[in-house]
Amino acid sequence: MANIKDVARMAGVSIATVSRVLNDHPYVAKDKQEKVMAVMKELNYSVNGNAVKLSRGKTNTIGVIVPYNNNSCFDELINGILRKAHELHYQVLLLPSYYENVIESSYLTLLKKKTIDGILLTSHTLHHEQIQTLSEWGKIVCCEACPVPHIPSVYPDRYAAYIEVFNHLKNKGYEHIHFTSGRDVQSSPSTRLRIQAYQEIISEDYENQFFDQCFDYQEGKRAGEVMFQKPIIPDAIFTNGDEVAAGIIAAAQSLGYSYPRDFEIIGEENTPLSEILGFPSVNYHMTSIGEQAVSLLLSEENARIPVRHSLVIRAKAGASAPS
Amino acid sequence: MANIKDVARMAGVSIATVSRVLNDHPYVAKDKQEKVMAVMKELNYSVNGNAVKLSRGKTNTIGVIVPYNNNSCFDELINGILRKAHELHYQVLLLPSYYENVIESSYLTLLKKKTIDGILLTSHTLHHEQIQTLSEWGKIVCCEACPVPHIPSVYPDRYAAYIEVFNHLKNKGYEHIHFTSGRDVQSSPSTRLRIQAYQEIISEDYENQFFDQCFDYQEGKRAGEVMFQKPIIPDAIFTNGDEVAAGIIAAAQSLGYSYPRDFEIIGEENTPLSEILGFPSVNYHMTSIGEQAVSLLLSEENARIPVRHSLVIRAKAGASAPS
DNA sequence: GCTTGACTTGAAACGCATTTCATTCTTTAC
DNA sequence: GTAAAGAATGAAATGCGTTTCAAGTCAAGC
Repeated sequence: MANIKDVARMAGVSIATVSRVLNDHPYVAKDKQEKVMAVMKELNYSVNGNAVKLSRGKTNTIGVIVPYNNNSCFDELINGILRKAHELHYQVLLLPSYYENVIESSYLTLLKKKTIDGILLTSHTLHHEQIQTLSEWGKIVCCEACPVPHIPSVYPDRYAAYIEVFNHLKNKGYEHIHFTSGRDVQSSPSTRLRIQAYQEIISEDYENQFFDQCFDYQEGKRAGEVMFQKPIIPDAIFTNGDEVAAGIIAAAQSLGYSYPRDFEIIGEENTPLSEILGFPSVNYHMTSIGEQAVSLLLSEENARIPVRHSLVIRAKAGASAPS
Repeated sequence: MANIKDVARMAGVSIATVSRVLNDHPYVAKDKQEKVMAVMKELNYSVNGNAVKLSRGKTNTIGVIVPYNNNSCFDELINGILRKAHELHYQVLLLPSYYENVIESSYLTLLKKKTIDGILLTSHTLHHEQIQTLSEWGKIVCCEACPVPHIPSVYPDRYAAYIEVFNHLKNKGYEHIHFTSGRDVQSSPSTRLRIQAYQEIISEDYENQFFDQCFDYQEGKRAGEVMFQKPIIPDAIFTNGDEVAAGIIAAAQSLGYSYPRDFEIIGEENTPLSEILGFPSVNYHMTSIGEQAVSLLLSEENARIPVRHSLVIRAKAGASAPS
């Protein structure tokens, strides 16, 4: 295929001039510019993007490390990232980690290899020191709260959300408030925050009101079956995710209880599911977080930006299926 | 930063030898290999990925063009793509088109620029001739049925699914079968197939049983409100998506009908929503399609592979919310 | 003892565009 | 009219590996 040399030769100019035409440099005589463009068309020429990247030392590509791509929360985040990146003329490499340490760190070396200009890190398992070390090779922005000071981040202010939810439930007069989480207290900072907020607002003693390992509908259902067979059943539940909430509602129904007659429930992520089943949900504005994270990644700044949630309360009406 | 030249000099060998060490070439003396590796570690050396790509003329990256990233169907597809790509040591560039022609074709030129090795095309608006033209520059695989013969594809056999669904409903004795779609008959091949299947199995006359422009819950609700206020209400509905089905169920409930007491409904994509509300759904196995599409893209073959769906019937039990 | 094949190694060509520096030619300004 | 500023252009250096080709070493086979 034709390269810049061929174009230069055929147009009777130097490769520097062709390069100027390619990059809209102002100092090119009009006739030469036209000649060069004509030759490029004739030869069906196209720049070699890899040569450009090598030469410029810049790829206009950012990497996004996600554990999986099947979670509505990441969906929104990635949508925001894609939009902003597109706006700023960057492309997005999607890097699934499957929560594997080896894979995650291999992605961070892409910075060293100069294959990407920066990395957006979402949920991860890498230790912060490792991230810190690897961040010498390029900018890394976290999309979660990050305990290490030097790493810039844009993150949902989860603690504030938890506090608000528990306050909301308390003020509404609920007395038996339960809550759920996904990963256990050891491995998940957000689980720790949940417990902390519960203790702050509701009660020091949380263990009997708490269920971890809830990741989807089925696990929500199992948790619900336990909750609604206790001597004292919950009158309000704060779940980590709308699917889990749906599972709990289903379990409650199969045990003769009904939402919202017998209890309140609040989900997370504000997916269509909470709209459909008509329960409140916390919206963390992940799209906005994605957009801001890209902006931060491509800027010179080093900020840590908490993003405010909103609690979406809805008129209770929706689809239903029989128990 | 150190480059291959520096390493070669410090190790007292030629750059060819360093390159051999980098690529595990067998013909390198053990002592030199060790020396080179030691120097690489000392200099904290890393290959420049862009130089490698330029030199090899290969990027080990594929592009995936999607309209958006907020659809469970694309989620699954992309998950399959990511998994297979990772397995084959390829990376995935996520290219959102927003259904814009200009953006789509700009992505196809990435092949010409040699920035990616191949493209996976999902739902798109480009004309097939354009795709054909641009496919001269690299392999393109469609993840949808593609009417142009020369473009390889891996796609859900939608027509077969539609036929099965309508047959299923007919055999169950339903007499007033309605169906919905998203994009209108002009712009969507799958809408045309839906109608064709309806006409084949149920009745030539479809217009009063058909609703297009149904994309999400709210639009499903609106369609449902129309359906369930007709003189003859449907006793079975085949929707294009679980969210739409949920909207119809909600509308029916608000009009005094109840699922499954008064009607059957079948969704598409087999999302958690259909599981939760307990209605059947068509599973197109998008994850598998994604995996196969990557395999095909990276192979020498040029096949067109229809993938068989499955109709997921479930015990009707799930969550519900009040009307 | 000589041929043959396997192993090692380096020089140099190749992939391709960007960018700096020097140079030449025009203008503009005073 | 001449100096200074601006415009236009090319040579050459730069970014960095991969790969081919030629040449040399060494051991095994006959």
